[in-house]
Formats: sequence, structure tokens, C-alpha cells
Amino acid sequence: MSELVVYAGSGVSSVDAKGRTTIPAELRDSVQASSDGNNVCISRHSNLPCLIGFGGAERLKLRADIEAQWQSAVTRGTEFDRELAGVSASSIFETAFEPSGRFVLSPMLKHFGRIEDRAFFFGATTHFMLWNPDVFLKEAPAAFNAIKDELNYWLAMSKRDK
Amino acid sequence: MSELVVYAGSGVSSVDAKGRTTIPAELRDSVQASSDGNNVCISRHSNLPCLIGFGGAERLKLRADIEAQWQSAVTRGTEFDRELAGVSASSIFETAFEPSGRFVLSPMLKHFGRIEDRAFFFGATTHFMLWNPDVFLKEAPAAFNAIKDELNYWLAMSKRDK
DNA sequence: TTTTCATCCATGGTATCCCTTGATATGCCA
DNA sequence: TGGCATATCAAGGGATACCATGGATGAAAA
Repeated sequence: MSELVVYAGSGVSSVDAKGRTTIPAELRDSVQASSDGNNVCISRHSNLPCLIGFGGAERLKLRADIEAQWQSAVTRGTEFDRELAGVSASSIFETAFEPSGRFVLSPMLKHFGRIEDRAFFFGATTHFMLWNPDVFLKEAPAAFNAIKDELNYWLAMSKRDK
Repeated sequence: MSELVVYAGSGVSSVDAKGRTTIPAELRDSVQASSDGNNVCISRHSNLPCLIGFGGAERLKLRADIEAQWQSAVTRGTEFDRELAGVSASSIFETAFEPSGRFVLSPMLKHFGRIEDRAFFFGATTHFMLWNPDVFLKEAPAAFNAIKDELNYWLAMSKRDK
């Protein structure tokens, strides 16, 4: 249900031919806790080549926030472009996931997130991020260096299994 | 029924010789959730060359919003042309759509929305928009740039299918 | 310490539903 | 009565939800 959660944990999931990928278990629990049912919201990041995700309940909150801002602007007689706010909040895709945490990444999201056959998930407190591992190592800002270490760990683990 | 919904999702639909076009499935679900029966409201946009659409419940809300703006203007002693606002709210066409989401775009709406053989739908949280794809790419304000990316993706996809 | 069991996770496959589009009937107005 | 607009029906294809299996992990008991 719609409680306040902290998204944490990381992991690398494969993406199959149908675009299906699995939220790592630790993150999945957080998403379930902030959703009604097994729903996750995925969106493009505004300026990084990755996707961001969060629970379904957060989305309704987004609309409620916009309405509240508008109400406040009306009573105070100030400007608030409700339409513009709505447009920027609209590129969020809500999709159901299986009990196991697996869901389908639409072709368009794959395109904008530059996701190919693997997806690197990691929690970022208020949301989580999805990256193509290769893109993350090459293009993520320096602020993510600690997370890069984690990714390298995961990659080393999977290589060792082979 | 009359619940608070979030309009999201996008897609390009063809417009056939009869003027019929289909609301993308994701948007259609939102419209149904905010309507009694399969009804959608279509209106001209006040200053952009496009159409806007929403479910029946949003229409009532529109009237409430106008009243709120008027009340606020009265208490603050500022100008608000309620009559004008009421007129623009009156040029809303409510029409039934098939269970599949297909409905007829009247010639007048096609004219004012500059719609030809294709319609680009996208959700904008509190409503959705309909644009002629060509017009959207050329004339939409910069605030819509992220959505332009989406449209270009859809156009590239449909071209690839051919 | 080792063995056994149980649970959870990962992944492939399949059947069903739904979306898309074209075509046909029905009703209304000129 | 003819023409046009509207509503209903129909079918193919594709997407999605469900199921099923093999493997890994961790716990508990001998």
C-alpha cells in the first residue's frame, strides 16, 4: 500500500527477447510496499541515458500535487501552468509485474533507456534507476562512482559463474 | 466512474476515410475510468493548434475550476471573465466511442485540430492531447521536446514496418 | 560437519485475451 | 428513395498473463 519507502539494493538482471526483465528481490519488496498490487512505474530520466522507476502509488500523488499547486496558485492569484506541469509528468509508464518481479520493458522505454540484453537496477532512496551496464560504466557522472564499484562486483560475479 | 485518473501514454493512430480514429489502449482505460459509459470529451485547445480530450468526470471538474477561479478573483478584486471561460468550456464535444476506443472525429474538430490522416495522442496527466504529427513536430513549444522524442520514435517504428 | 528439505529465484513456453482494421447492417435526412 | 452518417459485427495477428521447470540458496536436523 501507499507507504513511504526507501528504495535500496542493486543487481543486474537479464532482458530476454520479449523485453522481460526482473526487479531484484530487495527492490521489488519496496515497490510492492508503495503500490496497490504489483504495479511499477517506469519513466525516462530527464537528462541521463537511463530509466527511473518507482511504485504505482506515487503516480496518483503526482497528480494530486499538481492539483494542489494549482489550487494554491488560484487562491493566491499567482501563475501556475497546470498544463505544462501535467505534460512533464506524463511520460510515466505504469505496468504490472509478476509476483516474481518480472515485467515487460516496452520497446520505447528500451530505446530511450538504451537497454539491451541486461539491466542494472539500483535503489536511490526515493526511486530506483535502470541502466545498461555498459552505458553506466562509461557515461554515468562521477557522483555514481561508488555505485560503479557495486556494478563491477556484480559483473565479476556473473563472469565467474561462467 | 468519476475517479481521479492520470492520463498517460502515447501513440499514433490512423484516421480513416470516415474520420474514425482510435484512442490508444492505455489512454482509453483512463477515459473509461473517468466516464459513465464509453464517452469521451473532445475540445479545441485555447491557443495551440491541437485538440484536447478527457473523460466525462473531468468535464464537471472543469466547471468547478472556473467557479473557483471566479471566486478567487472576486475576493481579491481582480478581473476574471467568467463568461468567456464558460464559452470556451462550452465548445466541448462529448461523443461515444466503441469498446475498442474508436470514435468519429467530426469534420469541425478535424479542421480546428488540423488533423489529417494520422493523429498523435499523448496523455498530459489531467487530460490528453491530439495533434497532427507533422504539425506537432514543427509547431509545438519547446516544453514538449521530450514528447517530440516519443513521437519521432513512433514514426520511426511505423516506417520500419513498411 | 554433512545431508536433507524447503523456499525462493530465474527463465522458457504457451494459451488466451485484446487490439487493430475492414466490412456490413441500420437509421435518418434530404 | 437515394445518399450519407452512425452503429454493429467480424477476423487476423500480436501482445500479455499465466504456468511450469530447473537450479540455487539457506536453514535445520542428524
